[in-house]
Amino acid sequence: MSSHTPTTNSNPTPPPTPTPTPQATAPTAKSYKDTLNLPKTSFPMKANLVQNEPASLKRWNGISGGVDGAKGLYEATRAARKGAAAFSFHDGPPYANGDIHMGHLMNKCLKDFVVRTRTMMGMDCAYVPGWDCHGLPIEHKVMQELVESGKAAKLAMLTDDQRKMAVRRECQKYAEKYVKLQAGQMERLLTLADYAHPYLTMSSSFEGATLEVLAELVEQGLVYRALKPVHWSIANETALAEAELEYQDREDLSVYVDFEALDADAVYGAFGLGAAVDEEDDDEEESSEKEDAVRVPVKPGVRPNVKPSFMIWTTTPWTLPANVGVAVNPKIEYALVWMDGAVSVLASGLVEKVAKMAKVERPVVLGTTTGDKLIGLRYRHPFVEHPPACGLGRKCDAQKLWSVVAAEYVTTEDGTGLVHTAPGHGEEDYATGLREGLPVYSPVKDNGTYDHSAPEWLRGISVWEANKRVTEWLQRSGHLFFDHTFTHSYPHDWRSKTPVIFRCTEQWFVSVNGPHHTAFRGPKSRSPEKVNLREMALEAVREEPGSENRGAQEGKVNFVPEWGRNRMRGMLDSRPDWCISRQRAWGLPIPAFLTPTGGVLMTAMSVRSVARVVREKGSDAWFMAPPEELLKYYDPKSDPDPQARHVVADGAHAGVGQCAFTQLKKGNDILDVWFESGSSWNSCVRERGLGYPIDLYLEGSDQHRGWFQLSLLPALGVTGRPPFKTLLTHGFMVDKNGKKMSKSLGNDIKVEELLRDHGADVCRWWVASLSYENDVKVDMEFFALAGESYRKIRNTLRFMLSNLDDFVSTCEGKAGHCVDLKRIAPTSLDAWVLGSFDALSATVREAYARYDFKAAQEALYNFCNDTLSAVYLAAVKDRLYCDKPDSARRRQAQTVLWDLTDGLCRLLAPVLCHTADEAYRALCKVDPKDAHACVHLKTFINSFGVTPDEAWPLAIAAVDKATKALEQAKQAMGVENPLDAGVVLPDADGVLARFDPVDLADLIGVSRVTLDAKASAARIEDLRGQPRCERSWKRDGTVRARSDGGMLSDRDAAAIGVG
RNA sequence: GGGCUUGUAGCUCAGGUGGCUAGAGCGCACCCCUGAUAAGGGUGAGGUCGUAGGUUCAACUCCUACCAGGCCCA
Repeated sequence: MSSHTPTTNSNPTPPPTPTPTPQATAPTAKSYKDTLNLPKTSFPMKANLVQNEPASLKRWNGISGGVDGAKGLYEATRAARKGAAAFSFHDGPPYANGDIHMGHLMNKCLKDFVVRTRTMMGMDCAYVPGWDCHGLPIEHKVMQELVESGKAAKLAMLTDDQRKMAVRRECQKYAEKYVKLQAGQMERLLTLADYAHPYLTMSSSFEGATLEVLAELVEQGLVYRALKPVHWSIANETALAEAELEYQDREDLSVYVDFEALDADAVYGAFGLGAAVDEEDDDEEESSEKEDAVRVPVKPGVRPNVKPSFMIWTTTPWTLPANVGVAVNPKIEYALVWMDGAVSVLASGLVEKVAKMAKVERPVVLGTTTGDKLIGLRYRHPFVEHPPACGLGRKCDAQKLWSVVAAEYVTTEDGTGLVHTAPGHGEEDYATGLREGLPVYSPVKDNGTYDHSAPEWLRGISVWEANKRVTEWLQRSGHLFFDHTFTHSYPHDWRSKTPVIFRCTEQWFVSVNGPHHTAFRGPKSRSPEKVNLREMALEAVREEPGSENRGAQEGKVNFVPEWGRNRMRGMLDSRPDWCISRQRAWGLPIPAFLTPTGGVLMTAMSVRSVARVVREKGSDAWFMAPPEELLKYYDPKSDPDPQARHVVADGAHAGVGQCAFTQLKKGNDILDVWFESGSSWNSCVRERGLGYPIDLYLEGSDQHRGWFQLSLLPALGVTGRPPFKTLLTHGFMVDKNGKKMSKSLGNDIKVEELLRDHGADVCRWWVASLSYENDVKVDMEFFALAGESYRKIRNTLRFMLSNLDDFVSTCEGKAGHCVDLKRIAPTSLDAWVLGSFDALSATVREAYARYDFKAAQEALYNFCNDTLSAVYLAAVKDRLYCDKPDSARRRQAQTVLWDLTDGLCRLLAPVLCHTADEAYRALCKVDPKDAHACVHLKTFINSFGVTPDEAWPLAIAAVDKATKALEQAKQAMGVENPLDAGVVLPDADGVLARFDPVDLADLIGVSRVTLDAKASAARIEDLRGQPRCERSWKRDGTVRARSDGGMLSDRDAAAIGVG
């Protein structure tokens, strides 16, 4: 505390004159503290967000002014923007299950930034929150609860429809509960949305509109029913979408199996062995042409007297009953190998590996050939004798059954280079089967056991058990070359955590590959060319060379970040047709009817008519009403679809091959939940007349395959245009070490805890600070850091407010203290800071516009921390405290302060929505009961229109240099308090002369500044020998004894009116 | 295994088309203020730019491989 004592160090230039030092006057010094305009405000330093945010929420909910008297901030802002340019933004529905987690926190905050920034830019931004309500996760949970409570047994007594209805009622209650819970949690994050009217995929209007999307797709010929291998959950007895799978390690039996060739000569011939001289295909005959081959060990180029086999490898022995072919790559080289007495065909490159694994001492390659030479060779199935059925509505080629076929995907990475092909049990196999005319055969039932078409010893056995049985059977019959267990990554049902199988079932599909049953005519607005959904989707996602400006291309999608485009293109390229059917109760039924003769009725018109019933009564109607009731709006006579010819409304008029509605049976399939959420552009957005296409979809990057893609496909099918103009993705939450977060790993962070410890504004401030396009590291301590940076902003606002206590703004025409901004001199500090604000506003608004919230946040923080707190406010403090309260200089500074606070609150409002409003209301000195003064009803201030002097950058640079010089002088001269110093600034070109030296001194924080045209660097003067104003503590050269006995500068004497 | 993606100071991030002593904020150290005070201000120290090769007069920036993460798929 000795800053004012005379220097105690060996200062080379001690103060020359022993004028009274502060210490000397201290005992009798008058205290002028009471005469100062010290800061005063009701805006507290401590935010107490946890208590105050809910109060803000309540206040906002009380705002009136919405259309038709609707209450709440959302309604009021919508009403205020009525007629303004619209920005349409659509919420991807979270699943109505559980508490919200960190992913939701980030996602919902980012979305809220979008809503609020666009609104404050003056746009009309409707935003309807949504929830995904149907689906397996809820049904699974409900079933578990029913089993646990013992109610499940009673359900078993009911009819199918009754049982499903009972389950559906429970599911609906469950979904409702979590919609309510999550909505409350999201509101607590202070997000602005139409929470009074959310969209729920289980509401009847949404369901009806979704069926109308289906009807359109049916009309386009894009919906078909087919036998197709799908991922099948045995535990839940349902087909699963890719999104419902997760991969886990699993131990399986890996087997190498010899398929005995039907025609030995043909095989040897293919390898150039013996076929030429051995025309008669009598394989009993001793090979006489090469005598020594019989007795001596085999050698290359010589045909042994052994039946050759095709060696296949599989990790799913249970699929062998469904084997119908062996695939080879025509380009790969294959070898005929003698191994311990047996002769097998396998890829040359794998001979050594396979032999080594099976511990074959000396494999002998008898000959080699390329894959194409093997095609058409036939083999004997090791245990199936009767050809399997071909499969739903197809014709098969009997000659191809159990033969070698070509497939490009065969590699020599592992196995044998010959691939066991079962079209009923694999995607690639299925494609090969279709192409080659092989049966699509799957002898496995819903419950994972073999049906009656399987060999007797497998019937009723589960496929997992069958792995062992089949292997043993092959062992006994001599077909097994080698087997071992190994661990691999295998798809599992994400709910039951049980392994899934690939199995052929009858399912409904949306075709992405093109016309199936009827030609795809394309959307009405487009050319009648045959295009498929995949091509349309790829086209929508394709980058237009040279088109830099985003959103310029009609029907083209922008990606933020840009690499999302590649990612999505890759996914579209490889995606199979979309299986849209599920065999569950909790969902929207696929309104297909079955005729007594095994036909199906599902036409565009029939679907639309069911949709109408669903709109009226909800999808429960499907389970409760008979077919004739569901079809009451359907008239088959006016339906052009050929299917319609097989039904009549009234049985009395049924003709040949026709059945009445009453004879129809309802189908048992429900829609994939992705179809519902994927139709939300229609079922929510178009349904409510909110515009199409939608400006922005914003979700995690997993939705490139999920919601984004599954919205794109139906929208293209129905409207011919992508539903969104821009896709914005954010990354995932990982822990502080970059590892993924999950409840099971125990490294997750609870949103509830965060809100309790830090409040929503701090969380939102944190989200705004993220580079969200990549993974986001989360840790509790990050929120503490965000809290500190939040407090910095808060204190800056507080300090500004505290200097406006005696200031009355001239707003709304009332008399006040405001100075006309136009009269502010360009060289004044005030002009400089107003100019800085304009630059800030431009930066922030531009960053908001491109969703770069981090850049906006950084700019806002730096403005508060640097421009305001460290520079402007520090400089202007003296005049605010010491000038006469209503002096022109002080009032001008206050005017600027008021405007800056106003402008800053608005720019901060989209992120710090509680704090900005709190500060704004303090600024306007609003009655606490008045809910209508609200920063969120305002728009951003683009510019104050004050142009600072162009030399300001030079002045600021000079100030920075002086500050550094001052720091050095502190060491050298012993001047510790900047007010004990003066600065001589170099001003060779006279530029600084246009500025007020007091402004410059205040910027540096010293008592006075003088200019020196001849100086080359800033020079520090030690002013400790000069008198110090007892009021302002400045040594500005005008300090002298005054009539009241105090030592005061001219300014301070005038301020308190002494002579 | 494949597609997309990330790895720059203790932490969070900037660093168009290769070229000056690689920047910012936080944190840290030291100092000032005590009339923004559970505040405010100043100065400063921190980096083999994931690793290893390669291209080049020159690479954080281009290429290849590898290591460690993430999302999606097999």
